[in-house]
Order: sequence, then structure tokens, then C-alpha cells
Amino acid sequence: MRNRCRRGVDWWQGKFRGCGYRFTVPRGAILDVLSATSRHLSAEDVYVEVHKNHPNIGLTTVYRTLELLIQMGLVSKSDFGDKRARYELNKDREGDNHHHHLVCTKCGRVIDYTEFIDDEVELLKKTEKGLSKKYDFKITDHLIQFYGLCDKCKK
Amino acid sequence: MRNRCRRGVDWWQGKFRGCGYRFTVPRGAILDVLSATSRHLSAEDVYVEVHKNHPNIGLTTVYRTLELLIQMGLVSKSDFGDKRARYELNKDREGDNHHHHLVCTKCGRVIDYTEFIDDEVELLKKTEKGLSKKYDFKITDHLIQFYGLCDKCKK
DNA sequence: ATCTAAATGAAAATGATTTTCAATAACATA
DNA sequence: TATGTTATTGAAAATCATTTTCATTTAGAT
Repeated sequence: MRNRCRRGVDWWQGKFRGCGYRFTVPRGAILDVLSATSRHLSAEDVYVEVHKNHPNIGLTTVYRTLELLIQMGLVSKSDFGDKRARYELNKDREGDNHHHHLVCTKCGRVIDYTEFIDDEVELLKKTEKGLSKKYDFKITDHLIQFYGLCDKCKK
Repeated sequence: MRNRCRRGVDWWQGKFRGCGYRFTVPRGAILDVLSATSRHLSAEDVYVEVHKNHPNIGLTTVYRTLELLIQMGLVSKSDFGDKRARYELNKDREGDNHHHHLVCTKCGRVIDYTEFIDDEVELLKKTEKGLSKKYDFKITDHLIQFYGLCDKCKK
């Protein structure tokens, strides 16, 4: 929290224009919702939230906008195994938001963490190197996720 | 290859009985299909294959059986990001089949690998320890996956 | 050989996401 | 500021993997 990265409407507008897109009311509203939380929202979550102030914005538009934001590198999409995609705004400048997730399999809570990322990255590099060579495979991305029980659900 | 682990009908039958389930024709047929490949099949893949010899076995039964086999620890389910679950028989004795996947994002090919698993496990242990402590989170499982381009698709 | 609960299959239901298409609005231009 | 072009939108329908329902069948205990 602490407003690390709240961006103004003009920033968004510029970004959209720069990418050749229009900055519309629905897009602004969706960005507001995403900016206001650190949770990992489903499309429906976003829709419900947006709907409070903009009852006329449809779920379809939410899906389309989220996909657009992903394509622009502003949003990340994750799958925590509960059948619905989750979206979160990339807080820092593009891509520079690397973290992994701790997913509670009971209540669905998701904790972001950046600790050990360095160690992980080191291992990943090493592994990538070996695997790329052995299988002649060009690795471009990876997925690391932990599952378990959060403090509350442990009891 | 090399019939590393082909199990006889009687073994399966015993396993099912031991778990309190019946060993039926559809279940046997589905196990035959899973035993005969090292690929990662979707439910539909299994269905199509089973259908060749048993045109009367339904997709529903395939889904149900796969779920049962997972529950019995005989099959693993993975998600490679193509919207359908993939299933594979656990080759060795229960759970002792730990490997990770290299997924080609272009053609969908999946390569299993076990190299570096030891290093990974070490890192995971360390990470788990730190994270468990910091977030009071009991980690029970993890997911590691690499994405990229396989040798053929690289060209 | 018989009986009973477990297993099956067909069809319908589900639920997230995508597509279609006519109506609307952003914004470059006059 | 008014206007035209084209991207964007929303509602409804379509998709598609997976699940549920329910009447029928069958494994395997007796």
C-alpha cells in the first residue's frame, strides 16, 4: 500500500494514446478498481466493483479491457487453480514487478512474496541453461507457485 | 518406452479392490490407454483413444475415472495453459514420479525433465522454510513450469 | 444364480470466457 | 465547436471443458 505507484488519469491516457488506443470511461473505471486494491481480482470481481459506480459497464468490456491491459504489459493474469483467472495491476514499471504467489488451498487467499526471488532466479538461470542445452529448448518464461494452508486455515 | 512400469490387470484390479472400488471394463480400458503412452493426454484424447476399442464408453466416464485415479494417486493432472486439463499415469510407485515440465508455447509439446530436480528441491526447501516462517503458511505443494519454444518451433 | 450398491452413459446443466452485431462515443479533422 | 471515421461498447448468443442428473447396467459379495 502507501500509494507506491498510483498513476494519474493523464498517465493512463498517454499510455493508451501512445499504444494507439482510446482512453474511455470504462477503461478508466476498470483501472481505478485495479489501482485501488492489492488483491488478485477475477473478472467478475472487477465487474462487481466497477458496477457500483458505473452500472452500465458490461462484463464483456471488463474481459476485453483486462486482456488489452495484459497485452500492454500493465496487468498480469494468474491461475490459482480455482477455475477463474485472476488479474492484478503491475505496480512498478513494466515487467519490473516480479513476485511469486503463496496460495491457500482452503480459503483461496494469495500472498505475494519477493523473498528468495534472487535465489530462485539463480536456480532458474542454471536450470534454464542446462535444459535449454539438453533439449534445445528456448525458455522464455516460468511459473513458480506454492500451495498450502495460510495461518488462519491451519488451525 | 521400455515397458518400465506396465502393470497387469490383476495389479490394477487389486489396487481398485483395495481402495473399495470396482474394477470395471471402462476403467481397465482407460488405464490401458494411459499405460500405452508417455504423452500428456486431455480427457478428450483419452476418450478418442478408448473409443476405438470401446465405442460405448462415454466421455463422462472418462472424466470420472480420471478423477478417481488422481484421488488414488495413480494419475497426475496438469494445466499447460491451453484451457484443458492434461493427465498422465504416474509411472513409478505412488508419488515417486516427481518431474517438471517444459512446455512449448507454440506447438504445445511437453517435455518431462528430472534434471536439476535435486537443486530445485533444495531451493524449494529453503524457500519453504523461510516463507512458512515469515507468513506462518504451511506449504504442502508447489508448481514449477517452464515455457518457451521447442527445437522445432524455434526455427 | 441372485441381489444390491456402485458404476455407467446420454442428455442437460454449468460457468467462465468469447463472439457477434448493431449502437455509441473518442478524437482527429475541418 | 461541429462532424465524420473508426474504435469501443453492451446485450445476447455462442463456445467449450467439465459436471450433474437420473434411469439403466453391472461387478462382485452372498
